[in-house]
Amino acid sequence: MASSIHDLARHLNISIGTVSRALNGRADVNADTRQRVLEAARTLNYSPNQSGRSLRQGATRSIAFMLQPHPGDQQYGEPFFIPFLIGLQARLAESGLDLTVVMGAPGDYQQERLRRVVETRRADAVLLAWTRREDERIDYLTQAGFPFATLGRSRSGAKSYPSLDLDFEKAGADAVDRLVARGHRRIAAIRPSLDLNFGYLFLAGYRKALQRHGIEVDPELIASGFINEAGGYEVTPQVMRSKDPPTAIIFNNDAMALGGCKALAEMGIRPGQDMAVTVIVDTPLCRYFSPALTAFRPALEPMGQRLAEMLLASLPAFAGPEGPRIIREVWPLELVARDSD
Amino acid sequence: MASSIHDLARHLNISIGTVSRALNGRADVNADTRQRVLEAARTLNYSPNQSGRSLRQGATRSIAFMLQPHPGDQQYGEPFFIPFLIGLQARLAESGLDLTVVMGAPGDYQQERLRRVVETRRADAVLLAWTRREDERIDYLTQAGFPFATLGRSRSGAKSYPSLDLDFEKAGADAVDRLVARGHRRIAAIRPSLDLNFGYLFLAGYRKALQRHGIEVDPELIASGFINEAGGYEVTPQVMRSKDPPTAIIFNNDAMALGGCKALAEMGIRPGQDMAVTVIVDTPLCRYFSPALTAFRPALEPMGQRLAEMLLASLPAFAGPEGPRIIREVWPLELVARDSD
DNA sequence: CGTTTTTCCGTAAACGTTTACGAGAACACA
DNA sequence: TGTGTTCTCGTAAACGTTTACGGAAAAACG
Repeated sequence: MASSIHDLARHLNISIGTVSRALNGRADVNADTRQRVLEAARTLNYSPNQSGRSLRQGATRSIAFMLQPHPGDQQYGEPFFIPFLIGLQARLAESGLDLTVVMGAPGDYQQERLRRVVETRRADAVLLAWTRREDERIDYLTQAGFPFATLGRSRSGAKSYPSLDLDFEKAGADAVDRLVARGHRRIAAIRPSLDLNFGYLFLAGYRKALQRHGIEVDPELIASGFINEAGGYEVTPQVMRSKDPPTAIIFNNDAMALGGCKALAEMGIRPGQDMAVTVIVDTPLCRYFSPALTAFRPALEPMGQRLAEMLLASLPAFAGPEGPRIIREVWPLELVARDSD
Repeated sequence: MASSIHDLARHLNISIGTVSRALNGRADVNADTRQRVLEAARTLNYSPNQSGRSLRQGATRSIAFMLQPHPGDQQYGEPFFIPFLIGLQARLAESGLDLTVVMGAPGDYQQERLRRVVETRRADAVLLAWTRREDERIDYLTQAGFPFATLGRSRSGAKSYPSLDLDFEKAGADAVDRLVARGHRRIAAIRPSLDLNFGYLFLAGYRKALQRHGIEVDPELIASGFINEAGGYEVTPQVMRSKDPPTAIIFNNDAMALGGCKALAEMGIRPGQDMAVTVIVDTPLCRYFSPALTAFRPALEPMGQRLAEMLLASLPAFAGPEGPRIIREVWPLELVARDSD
């Protein structure tokens, strides 16, 4: 079943070297023999064994995306995962690279899994998501000299790697602007408690915008919890207990927003009527919730394509004529106004 | 950076053979030297190159899950994907296997991608989902003699492979039973137009239950469309144009249900009040839609674990003492009663 | 002490590729 | 015809492992 390059060579009565050269489009092979080789490869259903090839070339021609489910978030299924991966895969396929998604168990910081991928050389580069403020994965990879790129920024790693992030700071500020324009002055912010970088960015934007509007930043209106529905449910009542409760809440995450709305409902507070609710990252859940949640939407599939491109540009083997380049980009989030504010 | 087994051997002044044996827990190596090898491996940060190992052993120690996004479904992100993969990965990790998810472009039937994985031997086995009635992927894999298992049944492949499926037939029947018990006699069924196997099973259960209740199966109440929101939106009006319109609709898919509800709303028909709506496979979207949709829920994470187990049991290298076994299971769906019926 | 067994380890081949090197043949040029 | 160049291909090494085989040393046994 497994036909090797030797079978092919024997069948054609030529050497394996010539076969390999013919298959790989090298110049020093007669046009005629090349034709015969290609044909025989097709009829014998030959395609090169990837292990052999990787071993010889020191490259696997595949890049790994580290997927990290959050604990308790299993119901949601990492909402923007698929469209992003579709874009990623499309661009990588253009360059003949495979995308393999490596799963970790929920909750661990995937250091272990990352080490395995890197040390056993299962991929030529890795892609990280859910970047943290200080990210040990980034430290590890830079220190190990292993190529990588990130979806999201971080303070780690001295910006020596490509990264594509969303402008959470601007989104946070935009959300505030919009609410202020609609007459709100008591605006709460709820974000994840982990040191996920987008949480910081969001909060920074929120703070700046409030100050710009001359509104004092009230610590009682800022809370953080687990990045899932339970977290939002648990933490939303905190900001409501303020002496001067908010009239609007900005959630940094769809799952937290849904939990928060549940908590509000139990307090007899109707999102969209008694309370303005805004979500920073839009997902289908926001759209179908009732009331439909106003949210800021990322362009996931193009982002996947672009990040793949940026990663490739940083790899010597794939970089263009001007050599490897480190590109870092920040993309906007687009407001989708719905019924909740 | 890349320390090989040769480095290790040189450092310890022993042969690479011994190092390898020590690392792999073979019996014929002195306990003392083994200790030294393990220690050196740790300090030199050695771990075996996977390509070399795969090449020699003819096995990659990884299994591939073929993820196939549906066109137009990108918004939803394959709802039950993540929890299922979490279970899968957990069980595979127990046996030292890696899980790699290989993406295809939306819409193609992933034959091409599957061939690549199989022919270049990137994985030791593959897992298929979204099985079709007649599934060319299954035909290909059985014919190629490549190990695989499926999430979902099919008529292809002569049942010579492990499969785990949900009991869509029973769910379809249960849905009808429930609606009939609540007084409905005109019950519509909307399913995907592709020959996805679960669509057939669902419809079979639906038919049987109606007949059991002495209700005639009306072709006007059965429709099929694209398996996404647009499909549900487009096709739902069809069943409503019946001379004797339905008072209840069972949707075979969450996305189609959402589209259907949109269509109903535009006709001034309120799900849960003017029309009973039931969904066969529950997702978070069903839960958060308004009204919350009554749906049948699968136990995704355990299913992932179990399918991994079944696949392993079928692989000679991992089967237990009684040798490789082909296991096929059908799991129940659990009714989650909500507000839409 | 001689023989047999056991323990431990080194040697070398093999997995399937790619590629540097060199060589024979054909060709061009004088 | 002799020399240099160009085409085309075969040879063999290398990538990093694992493992069958055999042998030396140690241990066990009579």
